[in-house]
Amino acid sequence: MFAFTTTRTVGAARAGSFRLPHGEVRTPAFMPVGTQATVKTLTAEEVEATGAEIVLANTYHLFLRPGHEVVRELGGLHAFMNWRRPILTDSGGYQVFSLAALGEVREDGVVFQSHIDGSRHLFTPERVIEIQRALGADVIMAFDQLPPGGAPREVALAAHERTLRWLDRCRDRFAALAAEPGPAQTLLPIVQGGVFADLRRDAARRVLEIGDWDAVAIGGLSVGESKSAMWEVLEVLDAELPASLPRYLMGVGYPDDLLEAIRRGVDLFDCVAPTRNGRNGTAWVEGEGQINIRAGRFKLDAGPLDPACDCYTCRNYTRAYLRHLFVAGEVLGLRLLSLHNVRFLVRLAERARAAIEAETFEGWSEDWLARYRSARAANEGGMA
RNA sequence: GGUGGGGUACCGAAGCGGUUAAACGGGGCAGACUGUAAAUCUGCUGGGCCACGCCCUACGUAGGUUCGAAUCCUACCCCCACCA
Repeated sequence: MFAFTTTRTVGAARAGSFRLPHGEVRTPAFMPVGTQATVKTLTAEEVEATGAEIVLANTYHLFLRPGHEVVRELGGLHAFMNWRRPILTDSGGYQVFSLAALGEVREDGVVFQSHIDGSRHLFTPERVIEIQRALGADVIMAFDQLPPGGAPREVALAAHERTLRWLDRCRDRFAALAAEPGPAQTLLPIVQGGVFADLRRDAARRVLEIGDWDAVAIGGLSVGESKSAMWEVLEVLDAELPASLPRYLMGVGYPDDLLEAIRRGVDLFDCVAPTRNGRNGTAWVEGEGQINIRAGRFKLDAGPLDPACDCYTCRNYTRAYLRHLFVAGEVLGLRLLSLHNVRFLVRLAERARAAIEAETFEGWSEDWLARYRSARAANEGGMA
């Protein structure tokens, strides 16, 4: 039902597409994150205008507020948030990790306290599938346990093994619910294993034994480990995972990370950076790396944020104005930078796709990365 | 003209004999953020230096008291309020 088609590959990099109930997603693709059923500060129309073909929402947050049954009653996430294209819901595994102080991980699941009102709840693999069923996204995620970036082998191993046991239970619950009336969905497994090549290999093999998946997610990266460790894991998995399945690298990333991962066979990404960093005043600019729009040097800059960008912000506003909005604390600034950053990543993925199809990806991505990094280095040097 | 209050770093504002290059806030300058408890958080903000220590210059101006003053005294110059 969600068959992945690759039209071209260059090295490990692939250009392709897959079809979901709410539309087609061309890859490589970047998914903006809309944790609470909203890509922060942006309307659905604005997100669509960035070219994003799929967005992410979060099980943990929507379970707590407004409640998954509320969303179900209102017709599911698509109707609720006025987004007509595909949606993926994350399972809450990341929240268990980032809100660890409020929770206790057990074999049957995770007992946690709401960050909103302190109320106690239990997430089991089955429960998380049920909640995601109610939310009604096209793609739902297995409930996993991700170890911290610097986790020693035994911690990574334990999380990896538990994630597999939970995957088994997620699959069974999903199969049972899929037999009942409801939205067409697909469940994705998550490969854990920390920075340990053998664990990642083992995770990949066993995940593929557990089910017949439409895609595979790679979790537990970009959580504090080194870049080189992340790239090595991707290379290990590129060799291990079948080419026929899209690979979703969860939580990544920054522009350079995106290209590095595409070069290693990743097809799908999500990251809060474009919206969070945008709200905090930083923007990615072609040829200049990352800039802070509040910087005094933009006070009289009448040029666009990114002359190479085609987004609404860059077509209509000056850097001087954007800087003013941030310095003055005006909400429009948050929106305009978020919009630009999302477009920047979506467009970067689009350009990668075009380069793969033109079979120029290798050189193009090397040049792009070299320019991005030298610009970043120049920024850092010039700032001091 | 009289009475009272006040003049502190870019701005506002504490301090009211030593531990004060001077709290705190703002402003300014930079940085961080990777499956979002984040429109958040963190630094720096008198100058100089063969700087983890030393030297200059600083609390309206000029003198004075004191071992030591932004802090006490005197004069002067400004500002504010009220009364004439």
